[in-house]
Amino acid sequence: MKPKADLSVFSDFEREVMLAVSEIPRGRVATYAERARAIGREKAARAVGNALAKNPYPIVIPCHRVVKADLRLGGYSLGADNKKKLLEGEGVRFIGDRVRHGHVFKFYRS
DNA sequence: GAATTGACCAGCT
DNA sequence: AAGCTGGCCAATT
Repeated sequence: MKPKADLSVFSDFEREVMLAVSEIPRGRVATYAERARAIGREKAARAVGNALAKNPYPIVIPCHRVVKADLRLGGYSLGADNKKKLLEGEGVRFIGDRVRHGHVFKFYRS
């Protein structure tokens, strides 16, 4: 079975980030800070963003589903406009430049 | 090994 | 409400 993505190029931290991000279901979004908590790195929100900035598989690993704590978009390697379209394409709605709260995902690993 | 860099954040004003 | 500030953290230089 061929893996969906070759994770060997990542550091341990980066790999954790990619995996945590892969858990966000279609049509929902999580924040950088919340994903940081999800991997046990409460204060590493910024580092999470940096890791995602290097994501070589922007669709396979759905980093477009990660937004800022205030629910504004945040960055995207392929352009913030594109990020918004991808999200709208999966049903995520916006109120002004913010994602509707109903779409925020929370998940804590046991 | 220090300094720099960034897709961040909370708390202030 | 919008902008600053200082803090944080991992990768890179």
